[in-house]
Amino acid sequence: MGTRHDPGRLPRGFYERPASEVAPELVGAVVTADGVGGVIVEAEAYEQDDPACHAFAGITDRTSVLYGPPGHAYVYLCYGIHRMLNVVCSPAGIAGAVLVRALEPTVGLTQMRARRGRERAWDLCSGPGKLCQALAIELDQSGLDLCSPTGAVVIGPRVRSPELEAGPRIGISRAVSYPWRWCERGSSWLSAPSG
DNA sequence: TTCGAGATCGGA
DNA sequence: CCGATCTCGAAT
Repeated sequence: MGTRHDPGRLPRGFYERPASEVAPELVGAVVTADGVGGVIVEAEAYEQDDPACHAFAGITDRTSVLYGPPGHAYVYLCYGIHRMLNVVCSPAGIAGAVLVRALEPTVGLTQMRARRGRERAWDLCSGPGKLCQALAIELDQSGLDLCSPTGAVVIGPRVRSPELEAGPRIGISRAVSYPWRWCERGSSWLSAPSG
């Protein structure tokens, strides 16, 4: 069941631009973790000189990966409970990342339902915490290379180039007006309606 | 259908 | 203290 995807073929330089530029291009790309995953339909950019970005306060143990090579994962714990998956973008030395906020689930739905404890497909990956639980993405995977086809978590190429819609980022209290949330227009898999 | 609180913990 | 969240129960 489900579509087969072809992981790990993005050129290495793909992410070596500011996160705010790369974020829209990640919508339509595939994320898989051990054969479970889907298509990114919602993503948000965070940059070094961005008050909402974890790197805004400077380098710490946790945020050092944001300054590292692009194409790697930044995973952190939110509200003491939820894990958040980011793709480090922007050249090494400059902090930047794209938060993966929602997937259209395409492969491994049975596994997702078991991990999430939910039946309805929309409940599986319609939020940054939900999708990490569905894909079993863990904190110790922060720093992981997402471009290696044999990695535990892999970003694959775009399987479609959807019409995009930008809007304000969700759940933050600073830099609220930056229109750095990108969604696939009309998708029914978003964490919240866009527009 | 909307609202509010609780869970839970590492970072600054 | 507070957060790039989610869930459940209560009120509307």
